[in-house]
Amino acid sequence: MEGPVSIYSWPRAILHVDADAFFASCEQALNPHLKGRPVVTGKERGIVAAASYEAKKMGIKRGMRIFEVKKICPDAIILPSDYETYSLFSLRLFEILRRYSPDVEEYSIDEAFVDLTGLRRPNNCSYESIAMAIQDAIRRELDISVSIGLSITKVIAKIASRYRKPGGITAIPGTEIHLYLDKIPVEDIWGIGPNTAALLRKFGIRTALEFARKDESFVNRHLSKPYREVWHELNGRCIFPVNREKKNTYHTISKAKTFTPPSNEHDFLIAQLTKNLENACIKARRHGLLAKGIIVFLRTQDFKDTGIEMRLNHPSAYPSELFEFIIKGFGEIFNPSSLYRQTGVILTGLIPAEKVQYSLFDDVRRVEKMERVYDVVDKLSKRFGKHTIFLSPSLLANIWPQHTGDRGDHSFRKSNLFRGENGRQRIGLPLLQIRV
DNA sequence: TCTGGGGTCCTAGGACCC
DNA sequence: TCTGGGGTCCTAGGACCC
Repeated sequence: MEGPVSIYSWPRAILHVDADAFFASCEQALNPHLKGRPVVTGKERGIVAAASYEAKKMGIKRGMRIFEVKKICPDAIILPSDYETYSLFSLRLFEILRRYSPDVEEYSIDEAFVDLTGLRRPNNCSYESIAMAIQDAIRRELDISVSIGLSITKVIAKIASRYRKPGGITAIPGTEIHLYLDKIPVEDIWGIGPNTAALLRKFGIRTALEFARKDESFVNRHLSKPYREVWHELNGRCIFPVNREKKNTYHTISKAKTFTPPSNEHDFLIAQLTKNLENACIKARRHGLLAKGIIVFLRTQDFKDTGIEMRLNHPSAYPSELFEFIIKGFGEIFNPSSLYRQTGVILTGLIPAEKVQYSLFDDVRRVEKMERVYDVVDKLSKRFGKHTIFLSPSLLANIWPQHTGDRGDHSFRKSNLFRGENGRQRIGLPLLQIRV
């Protein structure tokens, strides 16, 4: 690693490494003949999850419908997202970063922060050269292009990495921050969303620089803690540390599903919620977690959410125990005169199953039975597919797992009742029979 | 941004307790 | 019974992120 010696002072040197069109790039790396061609992932959901730069040039964006992609770009290659594979790329990417500094924050599947502070002397080169070496290693070893930002706080490093995308490196020393902030609209700042941007605009603040230049009394008067912190970061004061702890558990697990057309049919909505519950519980059990609470929510046609949180009698990740909360919660929040487009379930207060303490009043035998039942359910699902066994109230959602989307009719044919998507026999256990 | 799915953190306000 | 003042915990809801 050699390069020009930096003339700037770096109170902290923080990198933001951001992979370019990550999912699409992984596909192109695995499949060289996809290179140079418009590649899109997200086929399974019907929505673009990632678009290669070739596809972006044709006007394809994240969140766009797949059928629109076909219209504007008939030779686009449309692939389902393969998260397992992308996660492997991600792991390798983080490994490479850790060769340069132990302070690596795995921010998301395709982004990381790296704290390089103090590493230029031992390496006898500038921070910029370290960034170049990192970018080079990732390109060589993974065939993936990343954009890198280098600055003295995370918020500004984020701005820097976006500055020359794809494949760029941008260093913003403390003395030059204002030159960059001048060109950034407030809503493009990490941590400032549409609501806060609208508020700031009311005060005539349009750019990141105008925001940074506001005095502290204004900021304290009008903004809450998260935005005050962003303001400090924009002014070069490092508030957000690079957090090297790996995230290995969840505080909440949620499952939600949108369906069209919107519905106010009681049984249909209960079926959706029950399936949400089953999916959330499957994920919780896979991570060895039990929930202490549950939230049931509905989203109306005009995007209004209502929900209710309930505390469980004892920690659980078992749909047959939790089903009663679906019924109870639904009863509280359902308004038959509204049409709903989405249902969802959130498991809250998650704790590792082995840490659960049972009180004298808990029926430990019953808990153990439940564990055994779901142990078998999970094994069967592993062998025969998800939802091989399900609670009968979710039947309506299991007959047409994807009826959401194109079917206008919620009725179903009786002959299909006990058949899975591929004609396999399915068992719809009545709710009370799953209890052993 | 005419809107899919899965997360995190913060705040205001009420209940309850000295 | 009315009166202070202050702390903690919980809940509902908002806002933001990828």
